[in-house]
Amino acid sequence: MGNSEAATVQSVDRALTILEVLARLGTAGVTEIAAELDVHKSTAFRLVSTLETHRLVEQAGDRGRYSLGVGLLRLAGATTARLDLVQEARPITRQLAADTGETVNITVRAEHAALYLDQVAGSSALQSHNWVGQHIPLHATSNGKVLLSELTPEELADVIGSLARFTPATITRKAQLREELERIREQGYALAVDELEVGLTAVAAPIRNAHGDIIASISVSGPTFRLSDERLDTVIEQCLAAAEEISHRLGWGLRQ
Amino acid sequence: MGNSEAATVQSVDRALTILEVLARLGTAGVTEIAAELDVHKSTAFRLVSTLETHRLVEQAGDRGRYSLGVGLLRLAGATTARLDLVQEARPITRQLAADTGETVNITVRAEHAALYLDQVAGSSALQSHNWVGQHIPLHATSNGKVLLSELTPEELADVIGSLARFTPATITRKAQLREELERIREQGYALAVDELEVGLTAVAAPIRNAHGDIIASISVSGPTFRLSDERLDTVIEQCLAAAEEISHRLGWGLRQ
DNA sequence: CCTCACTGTTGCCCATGGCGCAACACTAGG
DNA sequence: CCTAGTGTTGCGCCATGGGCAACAGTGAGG
Repeated sequence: MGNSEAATVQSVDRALTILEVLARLGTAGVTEIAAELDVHKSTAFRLVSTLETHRLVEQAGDRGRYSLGVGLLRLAGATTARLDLVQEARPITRQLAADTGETVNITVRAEHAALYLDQVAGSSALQSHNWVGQHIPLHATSNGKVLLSELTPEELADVIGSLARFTPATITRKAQLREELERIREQGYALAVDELEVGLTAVAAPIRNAHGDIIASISVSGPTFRLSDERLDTVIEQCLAAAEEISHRLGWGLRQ
Repeated sequence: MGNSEAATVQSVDRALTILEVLARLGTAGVTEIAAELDVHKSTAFRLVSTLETHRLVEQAGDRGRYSLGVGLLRLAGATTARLDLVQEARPITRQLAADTGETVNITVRAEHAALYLDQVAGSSALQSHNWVGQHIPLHATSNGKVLLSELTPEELADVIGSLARFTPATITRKAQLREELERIREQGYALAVDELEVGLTAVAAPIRNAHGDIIASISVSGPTFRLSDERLDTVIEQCLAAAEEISHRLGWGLRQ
C-alpha cells in the first residue's frame, strides 16, 4: 500500500480529514469544517455527526463547536498500552532468548484468542516464522492458559467456546481445562507439551501490572526433544524470573 | 445530537467500526474485518486502505494483517496535552479567580488564533458568556500577545496576517505589534486595554513547559473601570504567580 | 515439484447512499 | 422586533461506494 491514490473511499477520507482539522484548530464549527473540506455544510454536518456517534468528536463548550473526543483516547490507549509493554519487556525477552536459545514470545488476550505482541528467536530456534500480530488458541497454548488462569468462572465461560482439538494431547474438555488452570495458579506457570503441535513444548509465566492483574504472558518454546525433563526445570525458572522482572517494570509489587 | 440514528454516513460509520474492531482484536485481516462488518471483502479492503492512508491503521508484522496506527496516537496526543493542562491548572485558575474576583481564562495557540481552553468566573464577573472552545484574535488580546511574544520573526510572519481593528485602541500595524511583543518579553506579561472591546482590560502571563517554551497563557480580565492603575499592579503580580505555579506543575524549572 | 485452499488486491459496472440544495430552527446583536 | 449567521433536517439526483469476479500471492501438504 505504497500508493496513496489507490482504493480510498472519499467520504471516509473526508471524515478523517475532519479529525486532522480539529487536531490543528482545537475546535471548529460545521461551517468552518465545510470550508476546510470544500464541501457543502450539510455534508460536513453529516460527517461530523457520524464521528460524534463514535465519540471521536464531541461538542466543545457551546453547542455547535466541535473538538476531538474521548473515543480517540480510548482507541489510542489500547495501542499505547501494548507498545509500552513490548518496549519495557524487550531487553528481558532478548536476554531470555539468549539464555535459553529458544524462541520467546509475549502475548496478550484479545477477546477469545491470545495475540502475539513480540517474538525473539534464540540461537537454537529452528522455526523462522514470525507470529507477531497473529492470534493463537487460548486453551491449547501455554501462553493462552496463563492468560485464562485467573479469570473468574463467569469470565472463563464467556471467553471459552468449544475447545478445538489440534493434536491428541490437546485439552478438549472444560473440566480438564479447569483442573489445568487450577494447577497453573498453584505452580505459577503453564506448560504445554504437544497440545498445539506435536513436537512443540512451551512454558509460559504471567506478566502482571501494578494492581497484580495478569495483563500478558511470556513464553519460551522449542521442540519437545530439546525441552526434556532435566532441562525444563531450568527453563521454567528462567521464564518465571523474566516474567517477574517485566512485572516489576510495569509497577507490580510496588504498592504492597 | 442525542439521537444516534440521525445524519450518519454509512461508509464512515463502517470505517470507524473497523477502528473499534482493531482495538478489540489487536490485529485482523481484511477477510476477518469484512466478516465483522458483514460487507464484501473488497469493501473492507477499501475502507482499511483509506484508514491506512491517514495512518490510523497500519500493517502489523506480516503483510495483510492490520492494527491501529500511530496517526491515532498523534490525534489523541493533541487532545490529552490540552486536557492535562486544564486539569493541572484548574485549582490555580480557581484560586486566581477567587483572589481577583475577575474572570480567568487559559488559552493556547491554534494556528492563527488563540483558543480558550478553560474559564473560571470570579465573584465580580459581570459577563456570563462561556468562551471555552472559541477562538480569539492573537494580536488584540493579552493572551494572544503572550502566545506571540516568543515566536521567531519568521514564525510571527507566518502566523500573523492582517491586523484587524476591533476598537480605536487595537494594534493594527506590524511594527507596533513587534514593539509591544518586545515589551512583553521584557516585563514578562501582557496588558490589553480596550483593544478587543472598549471597556475591557486584561492581563496575561505565559505558561511554560519543562523546556521553557510558552505553551499557553493565563489571563485575568474585567471591566477597565475596575482594573485601574492602582489595582492593576496587584492583579499583574497575582497573574504572574499563577502562571509560574502552573508552569512548575508542568515541569518548568526542574531541569535548570 | 505441483495443487489446493485461503488470503489480499484490482477492475468494472450499477444501484444505492452520499451529496448539494433549500428550507427550517436557533441565537446573538442592534 | 429584524437581520445575519450558524447549526440541523428533508428531498431527490447522480456520483461514488459496493459487490462481483478475476487475479496475485502464500503456505501447507502430497
